[in-house]
Amino acid sequence: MQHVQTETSPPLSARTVGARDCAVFEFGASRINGVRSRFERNEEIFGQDEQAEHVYVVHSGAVRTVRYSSEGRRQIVCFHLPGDVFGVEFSPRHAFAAEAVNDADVLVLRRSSLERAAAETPATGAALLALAARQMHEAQEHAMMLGLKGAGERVAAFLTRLAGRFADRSALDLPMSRADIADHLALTIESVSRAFTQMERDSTIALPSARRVILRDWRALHQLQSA
Amino acid sequence: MQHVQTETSPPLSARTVGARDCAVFEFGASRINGVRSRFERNEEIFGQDEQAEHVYVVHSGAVRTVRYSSEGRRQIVCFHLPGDVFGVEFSPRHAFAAEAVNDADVLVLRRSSLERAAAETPATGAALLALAARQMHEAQEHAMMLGLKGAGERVAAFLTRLAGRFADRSALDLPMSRADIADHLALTIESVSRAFTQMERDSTIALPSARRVILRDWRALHQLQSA
DNA sequence: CGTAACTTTGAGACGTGTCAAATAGCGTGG
DNA sequence: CCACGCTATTTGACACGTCTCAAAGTTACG
Repeated sequence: MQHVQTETSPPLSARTVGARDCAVFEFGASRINGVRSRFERNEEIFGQDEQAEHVYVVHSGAVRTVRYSSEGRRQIVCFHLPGDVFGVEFSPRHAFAAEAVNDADVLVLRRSSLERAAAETPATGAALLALAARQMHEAQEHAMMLGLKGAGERVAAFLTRLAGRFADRSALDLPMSRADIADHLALTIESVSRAFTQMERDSTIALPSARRVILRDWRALHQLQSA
Repeated sequence: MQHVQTETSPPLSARTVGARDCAVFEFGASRINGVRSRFERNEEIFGQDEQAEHVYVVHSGAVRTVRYSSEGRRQIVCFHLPGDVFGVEFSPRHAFAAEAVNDADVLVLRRSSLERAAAETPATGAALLALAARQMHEAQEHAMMLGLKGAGERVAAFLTRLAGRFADRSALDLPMSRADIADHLALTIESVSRAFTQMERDSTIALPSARRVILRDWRALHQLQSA
């Protein structure tokens, strides 16, 4: 339902900003103008408690939204892949920070543009509401997972959800490090690594390299999740 | 900002439904008509995946919103105290169930009434948005707590938040059982009990009875939370 | 006053975190 | 193109915390 579409450079209008391209985001029934911006690995896209003046769409790469506890430990709220909208807030400020996991192209929209489109076009308003509903649901699923599941089950659930995002369900390339996964699942790097190793031993997955995962036994993966 | 106000029975209009009273809920800048309904301890107010046709306000007592995992374990998403709105959804169906913790009086509003008021009155729409933002924020705080904190810290944080809801910050009467607290904090009953006992040993709190908590050392309580 | 539900306490098992070290992968510069 | 060094990942041994199971104690209510 969401689709990012980079405009082919019109030869007559010289863009004034070197590294930035204009682009259009199709959301609901509206087309919203934005600016394409590149962020390098680990670069901050917006900070926690910053004024939420923009809304973002991942064009390529991956983005993480992250919160830091008072003691400095971090929790990764969510990973965002191409096509995902992030940074949408109900309040005037961002509740968390966003950082590029890898080098990433991000479409930056004015928040007011999106809100105006949502107010003017019912279908767009509905899409925005649906987006909020999904976010809410995911936040609660996440809390439930952290409370109810063990290390192995969390990792299995994580892989399953991630694989569901891609066309090829038999293999996936993880954009993020073990540390990122650990902070998302509220585990240590070691526990995540051990979970991967265990699944490889059980022939549930194969690991040609650390970041590449072959999903060999989909059934076992699903069984693990709900353990 | 929210206030429940039971209408004094107008002598001329006979209410047709015996056990139910009409009442008005002041929300944002609107006054919304609803029906006051009583639920007894552990009674279901609405079920998971049920059509979300109503919105609810706690008048007296306490309510829990709850989800069940595929294996039957339950997680209490949130406790709702007098004045709290619950059951507000973005999607057509309820993402969780709601049950009365104790005997509780609940004000039941038509969802459409609230949505109409929000659409017509900007201040009310803003209030609804603020409500959604708070819910979102709390869901994420909760996930963060489950991921980052130990048993003692979770219980301390729980007590602190609960105490903050009442006028008297030096003592509180827990409306819910240890089992409810455990399922909210993703712990076992025993772990919750041990955390209480430990805090009593440290003179952080006193427990005249299982449900009554005297907060003796507010500073220690805050320190515990962030451990 | 008795019974059922709730709470507390104890002992031991299990799982994850911690610390330390070995290994693999990757980009950089010679 | 290879060697180097840095970072990421894996593995192991052990400590610590929470869960499990069992039983005693308490409270509320008929």
